[in-house]
Amino acid sequence: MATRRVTLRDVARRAGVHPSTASRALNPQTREMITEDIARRVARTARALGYQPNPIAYLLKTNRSRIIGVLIPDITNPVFPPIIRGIEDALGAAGYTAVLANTDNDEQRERVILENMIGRRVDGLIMATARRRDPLVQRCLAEEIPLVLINRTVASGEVSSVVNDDEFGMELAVAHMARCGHARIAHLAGPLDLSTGFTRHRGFIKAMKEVGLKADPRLIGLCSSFNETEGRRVFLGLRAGNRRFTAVVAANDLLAVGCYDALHELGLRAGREVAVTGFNDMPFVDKLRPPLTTVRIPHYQMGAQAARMLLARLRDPHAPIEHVTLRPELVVRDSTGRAPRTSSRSRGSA
Amino acid sequence: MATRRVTLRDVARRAGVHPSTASRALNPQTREMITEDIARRVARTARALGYQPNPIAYLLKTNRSRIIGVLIPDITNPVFPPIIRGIEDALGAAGYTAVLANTDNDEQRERVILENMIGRRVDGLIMATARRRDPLVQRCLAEEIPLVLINRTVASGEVSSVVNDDEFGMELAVAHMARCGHARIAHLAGPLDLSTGFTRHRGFIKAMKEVGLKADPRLIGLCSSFNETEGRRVFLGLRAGNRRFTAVVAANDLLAVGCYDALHELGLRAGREVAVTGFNDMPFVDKLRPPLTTVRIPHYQMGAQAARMLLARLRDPHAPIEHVTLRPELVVRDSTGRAPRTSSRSRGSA
DNA sequence: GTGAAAGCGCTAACAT
DNA sequence: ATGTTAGCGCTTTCAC
Repeated sequence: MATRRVTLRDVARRAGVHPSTASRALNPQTREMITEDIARRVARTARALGYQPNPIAYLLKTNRSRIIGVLIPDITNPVFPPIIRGIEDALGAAGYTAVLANTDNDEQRERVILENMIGRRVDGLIMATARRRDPLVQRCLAEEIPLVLINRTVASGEVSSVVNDDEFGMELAVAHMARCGHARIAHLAGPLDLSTGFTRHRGFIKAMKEVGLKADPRLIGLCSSFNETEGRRVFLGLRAGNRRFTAVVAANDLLAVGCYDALHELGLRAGREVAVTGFNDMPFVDKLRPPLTTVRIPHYQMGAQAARMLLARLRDPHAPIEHVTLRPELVVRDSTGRAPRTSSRSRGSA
Repeated sequence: MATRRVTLRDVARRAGVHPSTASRALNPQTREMITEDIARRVARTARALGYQPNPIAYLLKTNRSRIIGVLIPDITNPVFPPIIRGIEDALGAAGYTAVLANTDNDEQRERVILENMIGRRVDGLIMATARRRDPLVQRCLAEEIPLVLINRTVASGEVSSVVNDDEFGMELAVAHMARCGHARIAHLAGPLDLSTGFTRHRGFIKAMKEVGLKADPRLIGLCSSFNETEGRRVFLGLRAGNRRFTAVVAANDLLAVGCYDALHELGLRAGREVAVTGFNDMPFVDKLRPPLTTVRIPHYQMGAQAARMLLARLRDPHAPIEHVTLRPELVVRDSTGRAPRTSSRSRGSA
């Protein structure tokens, strides 16, 4: 460093007090203990010298880093930026800093990053990476690290979480398809080891029953990950089978974009020959042609809520486990056809 | 914590050596000093006890955190994920960790985050947030913190950087427009206080001259930030003026998307009534209708290169300042019309 | 080659 | 109300 950084001792010496007095004077928690006069003098010289407390020393001493680790499965997926923003805002308001890490959906990488964060003594973690059965969640529990899951949760429910109401979201999507006159509705399911994929799949089946349709297992395609190439591949596979369908409910927007790709290759168009819905309402899906009908999740609020829950747990380590479910809404655009026509059941066949 | 973490002392005691011996035995740098026999014994007991060195103590002692701060102006912009990926990969290979922070294009926020990172003793910084004149860059220089700028650079050139060859990229875009028969070409310029906006603007004018056209100042619209709403607003403004144009070269993809929005409102279509090019080739622009012709920047390589340069500087603080320029390529899609009429150049370099 | 001792910058008993 | 002292877990002189 250019100039050796000014330390608490420097301030104390300059102010003519003992370092611990200076420490107490500068710490809002302990300022009461100190004569107002001295406290002010210390504060002034600290400012004059440009004193910046060394968080490392603080951390080594107190074991509190004021850092929250945030594990993101795929930073390339546009749903995460708003979530992150929500987390950062809520955390920042409480004097905490979010440290982001991208696990790339790779369990090995995830493990390395987690250990790294534990090593760096994060005060807590927000994980958007959870699988339904997740050893890393166990690891955090074992270390007694405050943890909140976001977007995805674990099957056991033994840790706090804030997720979307995926079943309800599916009901919205399926009900809309039915309202548009579709009876043969396919589903592009996400990975079933993720709560999102799992719950949306279950929600799809349940919702079909509710609108009086039966979910044909041969019209359910299982995607091994939530991305466009999988969406395209599985859509094409469904299409190649014998079963006809006029609508497809995708478990997320990226899968729906994959459907667009496939349709384009086939010379077809979403919202004309085949109705398509996504899930998430991520940025840019309103810019596609046709704009995508999808289920909007309040991502920002999700992030903020998770952060607040974590902060609560930081204050009280024995705070009860909470499961918060956020209510999504349907955003109707053009990928499900212009106007719901009740009469004509199967529109287009090809 | 559940079980008190095992410390170096524990290992030393268990192995029957002094803590400093254990330290030396475990540190690859100093292992030579130690009898191979003892070194092995220490290593074995360390493993047996599940010893994990405490990076905080290491940091407090050595002032080396093995952390690199990465400042991103807007994590919502899809160009950054690939850059981040490149940075993380190159850094990870060298045992460093990237810590990301989103500044939201807000100078105040940027300053807070920078001070925070300096406080946490990052070993170096990669900034994607630089303005052409940037006090925060000065701040890093003053602290002698190793720094590499990425994507954007500073006018003075006093710090290492890796950026795209924006002038060349503009030549590609303009030359393509000219080849397609356009003569009245508009430009949506980005903020001129950013090197990207500035250089692309200059590149546009230069490129126009090179193809024998004159850049009409009234066909240059200045956007105050790189996002869709600005693109839409400024496009509409240009359109409202008297001057006609048949093509618009946008300074980045988000601005081009704004043009799409505007065209849509006017009942027009990119690639038919008005040719549009973007800049960046960010994810999803190939999914727009029509797919966007744009200038592809090797974002991943950009990130990796910046990380490597920073690592080099970490090894040798007196490494010279380097300016690396990456060569972009034109990706022709449908937003510039189906077929260039003048010549039979092949389309689609993707 | 290994042990002893100091110290990174801070906070928190404990003493006065 | 303030000063004294010890120590967080590690590395690194300096002795031997």
